[in-house]
Amino acid sequence: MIENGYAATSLDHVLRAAGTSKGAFFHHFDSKLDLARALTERYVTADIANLHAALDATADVADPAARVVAFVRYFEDLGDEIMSAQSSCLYVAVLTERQLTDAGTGDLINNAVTAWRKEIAELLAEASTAGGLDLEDVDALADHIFVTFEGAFLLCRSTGVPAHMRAQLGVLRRLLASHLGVTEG
Amino acid sequence: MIENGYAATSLDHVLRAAGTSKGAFFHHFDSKLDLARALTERYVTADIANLHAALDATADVADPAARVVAFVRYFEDLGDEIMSAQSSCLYVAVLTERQLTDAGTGDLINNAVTAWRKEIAELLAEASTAGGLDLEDVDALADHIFVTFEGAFLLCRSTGVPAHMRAQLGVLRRLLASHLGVTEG
DNA sequence: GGTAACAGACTGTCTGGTCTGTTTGTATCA
DNA sequence: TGATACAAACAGACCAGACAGTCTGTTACC
Repeated sequence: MIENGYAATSLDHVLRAAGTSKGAFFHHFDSKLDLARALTERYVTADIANLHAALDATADVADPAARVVAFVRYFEDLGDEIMSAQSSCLYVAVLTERQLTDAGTGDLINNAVTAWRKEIAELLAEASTAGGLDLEDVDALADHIFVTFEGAFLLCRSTGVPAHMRAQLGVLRRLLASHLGVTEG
Repeated sequence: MIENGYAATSLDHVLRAAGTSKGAFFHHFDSKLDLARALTERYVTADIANLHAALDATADVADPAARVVAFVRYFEDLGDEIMSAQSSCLYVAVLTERQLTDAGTGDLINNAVTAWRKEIAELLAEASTAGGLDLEDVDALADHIFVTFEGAFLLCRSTGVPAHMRAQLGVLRRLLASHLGVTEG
């Protein structure tokens, strides 16, 4: 589904690839839409786990501004690995089709968006008060990390060059470092 | 197609909405894929026209770094208008389905990506030498504008809040202003 | 013996695409 | 000017295949 989108992915094809049957599938799922919901749910869970893994990995960075930069660098270092594991993001496929977004999967993705925003905005708000910065809209700034991820997925898909993911996360890191006044060692 | 994706948009539905017939359609197009190509081509042309419109509108800004910031502000001011005209981007829909990307539409989109990159990277390179900045990778930095657009489209779609487009372009502008050392009046 | 898990033939509907026939615009004649 | 010829533009019935979902029967397990 990440490769071809939801509508263009037929159940017959999925079942053949999975080596199972219609009977087995409809025993566990109500419909194809139900599968999309389940896949999205699993994907969102993994996504939020990644968020927390990155937060944990940067927990030792005391300064909140520096931690945000380190947070982005964490994913930058994972960029190539991410792109070799998946050619795009399930969110792109799901958000493309209104029928899916309207059928509940949109809300699931929004959970992920909100989780990222909340955690990062918290750090940014801390950095803002501690560092005397005027960040205007910490929520929007926090959202820009999600935005960069999704945009980079599309750039990679368009150009066929997976390295763009790492490059874009690098750009984001440098932009944030300038904006937050962080000098990296 | 922007709303529902390519595969989920049936010809019958398109023709009903257009008030025309199968005969008329297949007189002008070889196939449904041919329509996607034509739509993408038209969309890319409009996109590149927007790029040049923004360049023209900021032609009076002499300093290249300040011009890049003004360039982003131009689109920021258009943000709400963009989102009221379209709920997402055709690029998202096309890049989601591998069959489309492989059938030539991917190359068309790449033309747009390359056009944006070329024009903005040129300004950034100028800003880099004139301002004594080390921008590391001007191509990647230039790409980040495209990335922000596409990512913001997905964020808007996920949250259902069109205002995110303007907000994200605002974030991008402030990030770039910090990074390029531009102080806005 | 009973139920959850599975297999796969089957069905009604929808899909992209074809085909035959009709309309419409237009160039060419008297 | 008006009749004729002809091709481009269009309409919609039609078709074969693909699709999601159903149903009947079988296996595996407790």
